[in-house]
Amino acid sequence: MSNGPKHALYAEFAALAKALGSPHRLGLLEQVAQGECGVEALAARAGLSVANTSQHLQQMKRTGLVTARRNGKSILYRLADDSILGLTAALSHVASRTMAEVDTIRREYFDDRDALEPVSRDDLMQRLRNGLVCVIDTRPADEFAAGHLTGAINIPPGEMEAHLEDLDPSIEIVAYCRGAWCVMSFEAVSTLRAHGFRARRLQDGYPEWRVAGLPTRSTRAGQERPGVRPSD
Amino acid sequence: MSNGPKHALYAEFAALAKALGSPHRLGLLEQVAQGECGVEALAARAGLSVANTSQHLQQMKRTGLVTARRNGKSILYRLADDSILGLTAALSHVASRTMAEVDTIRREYFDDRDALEPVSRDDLMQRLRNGLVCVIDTRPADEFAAGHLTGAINIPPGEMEAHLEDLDPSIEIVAYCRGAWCVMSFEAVSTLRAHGFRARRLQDGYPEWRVAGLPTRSTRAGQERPGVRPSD
DNA sequence: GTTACGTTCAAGAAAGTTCTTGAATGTTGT
DNA sequence: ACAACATTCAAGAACTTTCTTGAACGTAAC
Repeated sequence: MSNGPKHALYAEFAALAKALGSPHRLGLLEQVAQGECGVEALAARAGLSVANTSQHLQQMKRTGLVTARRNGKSILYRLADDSILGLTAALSHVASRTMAEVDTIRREYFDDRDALEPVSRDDLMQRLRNGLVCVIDTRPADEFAAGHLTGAINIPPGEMEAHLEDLDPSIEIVAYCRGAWCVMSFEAVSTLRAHGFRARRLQDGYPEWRVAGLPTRSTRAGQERPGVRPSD
Repeated sequence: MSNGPKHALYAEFAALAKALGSPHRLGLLEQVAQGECGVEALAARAGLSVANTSQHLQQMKRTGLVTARRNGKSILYRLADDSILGLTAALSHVASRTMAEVDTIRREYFDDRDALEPVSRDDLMQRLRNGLVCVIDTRPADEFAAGHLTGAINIPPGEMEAHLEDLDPSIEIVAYCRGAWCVMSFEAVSTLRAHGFRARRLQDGYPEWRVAGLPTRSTRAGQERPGVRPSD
């Protein structure tokens, strides 16, 4: 009746789940998934104190969700493994199916704003090859600079109105942001439709596109990711 | 700059992750995934007190991981949704990739005992149609009774030696149990190979087989699942 | 060297989690 | 009604988590 390795394994799995068991850490993880980032910037984006952010990041590092490397004075954190996106996706999928509140929020907030099906990654890839589409990255400029879909233009939240005249109303627009639960691309699509554009959201966000191996670019030479030649 | 629904959603996701963040709850969840089961039986299987088990189950019920229904004097708990198996699978997948201890345990304990690839579900399904295989369910008798692969025979832990002469050495044996981290099928395969049988493990366990929609049976008429006609 | 900067550490208060114990609840069978 | 049973509730002790504060650490620039 050997005790077996199950107890040890389940203790590890539980530690991993526990690391995901805080809204602040989930938010930080979403930010880290956008690309390598320092503690201060993450703290600002998540609305937490720097010391608190540091502690959360270190717990996630201990648990294997993120890794850290030093770059000059700052420490850059990044997602430890692409499979973690699959885990958070599974988490939100189960939550949508079994938690009534989640389904309510999703319907009230998301479905009302975007009744149309999101564009799949493969679909967008096809259209990009044919040049039939305009892709907008609705994230803040620094996240765009750290990495974005090849060919996307950056229109951060609140700046859409100012850029409307730059857009061609004859071709369809696809907007994307951080991921499935990020509202920025929803608001962009909403604004665009109100002005008569044909606009839809991309399924998921930048991290999933990158993990799928589809083409990306980054600005700001060498600073964010040494070894990756920037262009665009 | 609307606050957005993200905070509310992430609070829910975190509550779900937190519910998975205890080794005992993960163990209970594995048991519940085998089929509907009462509190006392779950407590015994997990090695916990009844009151403590009840509290863990109620937290998982509040979080939407399990559901409960009354059946006479006892309350039967069951998995709330099949997608939860995908979530726990993602959890263990990430843990295997990012946590050194998990990989170590996996290699030392599992790979050493079973160097062969496990049999896939589709593969086993094929062979079952052709009658080329003997399927052994290595779980305790009550879990077997609550549901098992159609055509499987039950040889609980510790009883393998007594049943060796009932087995035909000319056909290959496939053993399965509760899931990927359950040692019972490993030990069965180990014992069988030591006696010259050709034996392999089924990929995953009974819950995944059931969720995949492949054929199952249950014994004990009506008691476990009303509406499902028992046979075998 | 000294200074500025980004991050981490250490200590402590407040809140939450986990498990135990014994009493309370609801259901079944006599 | 009553007793037997399965489960839940309530209270409390031990422990863990979370966040804040101010000091400490390592690196880069002057």
